[in-house]
Amino acid sequence: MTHHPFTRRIIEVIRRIPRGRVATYGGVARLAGNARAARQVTRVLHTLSQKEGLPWQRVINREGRISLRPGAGYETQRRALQAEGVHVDDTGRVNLEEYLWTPNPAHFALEDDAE
DNA sequence: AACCTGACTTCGG
DNA sequence: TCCGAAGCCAGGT
Repeated sequence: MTHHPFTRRIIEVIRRIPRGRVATYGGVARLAGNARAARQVTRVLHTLSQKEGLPWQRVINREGRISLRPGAGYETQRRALQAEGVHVDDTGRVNLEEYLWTPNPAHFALEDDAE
């Protein structure tokens, strides 16, 4: 499906988050080219996770916590993360110092429509 | 065809 | 450090 360029970049960044690691909404937005577009990441995850088969569980908020609320996806996301080795504590928090994915930004800046 | 919303962050005072 | 306002924009109503 033909998405706008920025939407496509967001999708690509999300697809590159390694298994067992996490990224923040803002971080994905920054790598996609616009640090202030965190809400667009939210939008993409909400509307395209299923269609694009995205590893949506790897995106959490800036505080290292799962944003989804209990009964509305929180449990599913927590299980999915733990299943790939990411420890999530009782309050839905992940230690970013340990699990945050930190790729070289320059790598993404050069690609417009990688795969 | 406006208007509202959202799994958020950053900015400026 | 804290808080409201701004930024972002495709989808659903």
